Amino acid sequence: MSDIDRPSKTSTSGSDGERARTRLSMVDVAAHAGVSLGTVSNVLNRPELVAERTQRRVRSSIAALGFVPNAPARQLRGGRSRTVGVVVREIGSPYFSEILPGVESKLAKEQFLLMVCSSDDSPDKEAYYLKTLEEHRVAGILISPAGDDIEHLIELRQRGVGVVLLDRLGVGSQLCSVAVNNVQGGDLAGDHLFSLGHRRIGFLNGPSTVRQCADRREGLHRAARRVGLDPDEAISEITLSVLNAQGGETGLAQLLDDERRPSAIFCINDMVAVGVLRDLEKRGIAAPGEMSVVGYDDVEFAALLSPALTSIRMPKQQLGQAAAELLVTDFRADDDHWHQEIVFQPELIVRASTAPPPAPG
Amino acid sequence: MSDIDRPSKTSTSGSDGERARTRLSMVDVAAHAGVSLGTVSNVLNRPELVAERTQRRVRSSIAALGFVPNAPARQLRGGRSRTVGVVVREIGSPYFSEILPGVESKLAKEQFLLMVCSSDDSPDKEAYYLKTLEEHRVAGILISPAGDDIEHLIELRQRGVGVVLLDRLGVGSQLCSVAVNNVQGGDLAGDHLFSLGHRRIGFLNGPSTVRQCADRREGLHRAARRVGLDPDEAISEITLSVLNAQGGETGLAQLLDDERRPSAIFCINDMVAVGVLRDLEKRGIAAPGEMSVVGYDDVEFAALLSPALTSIRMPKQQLGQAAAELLVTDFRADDDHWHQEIVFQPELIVRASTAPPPAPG
DNA sequence: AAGAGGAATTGAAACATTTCAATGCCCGCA
DNA sequence: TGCGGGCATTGAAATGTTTCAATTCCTCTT
Repeated sequence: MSDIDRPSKTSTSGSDGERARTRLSMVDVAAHAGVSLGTVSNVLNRPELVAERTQRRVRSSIAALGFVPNAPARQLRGGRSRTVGVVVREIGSPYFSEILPGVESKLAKEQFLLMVCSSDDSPDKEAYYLKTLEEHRVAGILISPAGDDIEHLIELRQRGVGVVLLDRLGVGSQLCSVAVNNVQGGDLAGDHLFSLGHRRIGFLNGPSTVRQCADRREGLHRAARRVGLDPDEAISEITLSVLNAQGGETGLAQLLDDERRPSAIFCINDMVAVGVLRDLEKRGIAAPGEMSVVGYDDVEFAALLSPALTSIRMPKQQLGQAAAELLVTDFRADDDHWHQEIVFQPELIVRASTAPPPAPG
Repeated sequence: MSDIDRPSKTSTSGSDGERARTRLSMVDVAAHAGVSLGTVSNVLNRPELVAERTQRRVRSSIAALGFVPNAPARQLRGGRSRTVGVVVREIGSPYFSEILPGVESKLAKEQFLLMVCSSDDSPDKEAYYLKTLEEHRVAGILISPAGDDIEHLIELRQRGVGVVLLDRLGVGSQLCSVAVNNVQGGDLAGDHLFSLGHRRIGFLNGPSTVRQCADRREGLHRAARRVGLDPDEAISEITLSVLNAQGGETGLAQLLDDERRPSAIFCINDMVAVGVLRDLEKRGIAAPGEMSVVGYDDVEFAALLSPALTSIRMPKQQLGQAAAELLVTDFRADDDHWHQEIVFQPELIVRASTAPPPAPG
């Protein structure tokens, strides 16, 4: 037994300020097992090259010493990395929290670790995270971009980082992407409301620098024009800076102050709709009697609101999974790789929060 | 059905299989700028040691070449790491998605990258993730443990990894922890229902190997005993394997089949309660008229369910933030560091889903 | 004119791995 | 007895940083 007395301070009974100074390395394992460094590495990475007997010896040394491999060193020499970055726009939103499980389950199977970043819709924070992820040499990045410009993502990919866009089409098929047709989503919502007879619609939108927001507006306008309305007349749009319940309440206040109050509101996501519903109730305005409300995303609890929320459903689980799969193929791809654009179609889910407008009077 | 415009496989015109083979290193930058390797490092890490003029030269070389530092190499040599692991029990649950923002915002400020892992309540998966995180030499780990045994976490900390328990007390103050008093939470729920006059309560609990579940049960039993009831008589507990809406529906079915149907149901979390409410409505059972329902966590939409859900509120934002702060001090701690246990008290939020039981008859 | 003091820069070691050419060893076969 | 051929193992180079002692080059003092 060639035991090694490392310079590791053994902990004193009481206080525990002690930390192992220098971790064990494969050299220590090799010494303990009486083999060379290379053999230890082989046991770990290409066991088929090592004799049974030797393997057992090495493995038991690893266990005895409590050796833990050093992933950064491994990555430095080996080049490859088992981490991927996921950059979402708002980590706390139910939308992303319904997408993440699909991503996680797929990538966990492939033995990848997820670095989750929240850009909070700030291009600066996004840029910072992208830089940091690149420094960490992640194998790939799954991103729902904050700004409209994705040039920097294309460059990123050219530098060897796998990139898959979430919720956004890769222009000119330069990048893989998984998205839901947002124009169609806006159209569905608008079509539903106009068919019910509404002629003036409030639209609580996010900043139109965010592509999803711009697309949904386009769909909404398209629906308006189809029934012969002038979008600029029929739709009063309010740009929210925060896309949550709080934002919904703020937006509603503005719409109600409008000289020509709308009879229906289309909200950019379900959380905003939650704020609107909550505030309508507080103000004693009946929904959908006096005011119809449509949400977006159809998050899990939309069906359980009071009134149950009409919303645009996104196939979130599939979205996450498809994105993760694409990412894996993206950086597996050595040579023959086509950029894929997977587009899911959204679906209108009609519930109790929408009805025809009150009789004109 | 949401259709998928499947593999719209647009091929790339020019082969872009090209990837940078070998990344640039600081050596290249040094050569380009006509200085030594050490100087480049100094520019990056201790600029105060480098003359203005030289700094400018080096920085412009970095920009010109598009050099991106290699974090793994940096970590290998420097020892320190700017990553922390967050191991939650279910990444998709609204509970965690309301806690994560607090964690993220605090740690982003400290320039840490988050590796988010979902144990899915499986001790095996948890163990796998912990091993991987340790290999990656994360500075610390924030964890809501899946199993009851936390011995392995104490060992982890002794090996130099910062550990903070989320939602769980660190036994004998061996570990820092941030938690909510779950016994108290169970007590509050039980007390509320018994005070309303209920005498038989269904309890849709998670596996009692999960500490939170065991604690809440204890609180519930305590409340029962306080009003002179035998817990085993008054409470029919059902153990759910999945703690979401689906689980709630399954559990409800079992409770209704019971020969002695309860008049109220206490759910281990709000998602389970959502399932119960949804299914009660489907079955035409009035809530709270025929069946009262209490949730747990008071997630953001609980107030907007129909009926609005009575629930136990956890200070989630603070929980996340406090945990992140503790984690930072934990691995900053060189010597003088006391293990802290921060315990928040839950709060009963009474809404429309609870009422006295129907008149006996 | 010589030397001290200080700022800026350099060179080399160290970090923990992987990889691969080279070596050693044993066995069977001629 | 000698030799070719596998299999198992080894040794050393390479990966991209940080750190720190050593060196160079100034300027200021005496």
